Amino acid sequence: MEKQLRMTHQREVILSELGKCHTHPTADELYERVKKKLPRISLATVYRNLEILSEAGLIRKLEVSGRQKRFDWDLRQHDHIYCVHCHRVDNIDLKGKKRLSLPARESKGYEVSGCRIEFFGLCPGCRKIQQKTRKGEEKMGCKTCGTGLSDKQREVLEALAKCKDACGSKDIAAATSLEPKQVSCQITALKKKGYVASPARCKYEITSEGKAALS
Amino acid sequence: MEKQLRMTHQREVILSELGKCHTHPTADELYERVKKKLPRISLATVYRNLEILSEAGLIRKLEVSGRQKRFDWDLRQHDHIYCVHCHRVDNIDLKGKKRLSLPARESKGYEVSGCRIEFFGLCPGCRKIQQKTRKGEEKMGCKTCGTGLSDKQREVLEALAKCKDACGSKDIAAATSLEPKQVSCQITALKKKGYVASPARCKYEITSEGKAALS
DNA sequence: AAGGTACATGGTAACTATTATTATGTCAAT
DNA sequence: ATTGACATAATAATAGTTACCATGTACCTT
Repeated sequence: MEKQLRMTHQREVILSELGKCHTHPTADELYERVKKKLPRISLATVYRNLEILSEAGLIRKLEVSGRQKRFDWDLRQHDHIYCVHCHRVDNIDLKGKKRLSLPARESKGYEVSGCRIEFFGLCPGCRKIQQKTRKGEEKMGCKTCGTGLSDKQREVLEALAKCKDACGSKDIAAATSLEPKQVSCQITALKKKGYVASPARCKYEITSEGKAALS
Repeated sequence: MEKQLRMTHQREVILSELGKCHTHPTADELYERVKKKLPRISLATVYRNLEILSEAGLIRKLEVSGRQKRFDWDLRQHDHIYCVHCHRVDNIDLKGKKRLSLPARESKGYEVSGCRIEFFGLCPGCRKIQQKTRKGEEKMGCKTCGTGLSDKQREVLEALAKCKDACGSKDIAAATSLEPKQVSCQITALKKKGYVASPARCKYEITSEGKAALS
């Protein structure tokens, strides 16, 4: 009645690609690599097998910070360090001497089965980038917001681009099909994205980032 | 040009409820609690404010294992222990004496900004449950699968419920509108959920869990 | 060897957790 | 009294992951 594990071709490729990575890849990073060898493989197959293989103890599923799960081919006990900027994960070896244990009286009634140690900081690559771009760090780090424009936002931004000087929201409302209330709502969003600046109270102008976003 | 933080009623309630919790709640656990005081509050408001409050330094956003973010009202330096079964999170105090530091030569070029220590195991509550139910542990731990039936699954299960003795997949196919291939596919899924058992090869019967799932 | 089941796959729909969008509301400062 | 900064509720959109199911393949019995 043992659960039987069949070593299929897909599984072999997934395992061997994971073995070649020293980067603790996420499921879809691995999917991209595997797809080069097996172009017809499904993303679901990669997910399914990573799960099955880790349950079988052939690989290890990492519990690390960040939204995506990561997988590790190295089964030996070791800890990790990750980059808060690009989310890359590297190995750290604490050489066993510093392994922590938790006195029973402090374990709050838990049956403790282990301990995870994780350092975090900036990886070598991201340190260089950070030094170059002192400004605009927050914008850079944002994953989805900041890029892309809705139809209304684009309309307002295009109207602003045509103005030579800074103008008020009513001027823009007149230049577009939108109502004044809608305009101010869009301007708020555009300012948040850095596409619009307000040189004076009630006056707005497009920024260079805003012009870039229009093209 | 300072960003101004307005202390609204919603914000007050979110903060005070978080203060009362000693459980490091997730956003929607907190939402459920806040909703009792402010029934019209939006889940998005809770998410937004937890984000804003943690950026302002009034609360702390935790990076812990598990898929959901958790929030902590206690700003002091402390570590955590979490339950691998129910994902509850408790505080652990290592008394500072064991704080780790990473020698520069071992940091792989990272600019290290900190370290997280996290114990894991079974919480007191889950230890008791585990002792009672030696079998079926895996089924218990599963989050979404195991509950719920698709239309086809329900049809097969109802047909099985009408049989007095264990019967083969062809008998079931005859009793339903489904083809034999479809039936065996559904039986596989139902077995995985524990709703169907196979007392003998090629013979299936509904389990008590299966009967419960039908009602 | 044949038959039949257990296990696997690909494609896609559905799900969970989170974030963005937007109309509207509220407050403070001109 | 306006105007704009900040907030909210409701909902759509998104990312990551998992479930569903038709179909394919490997492994046991007989």
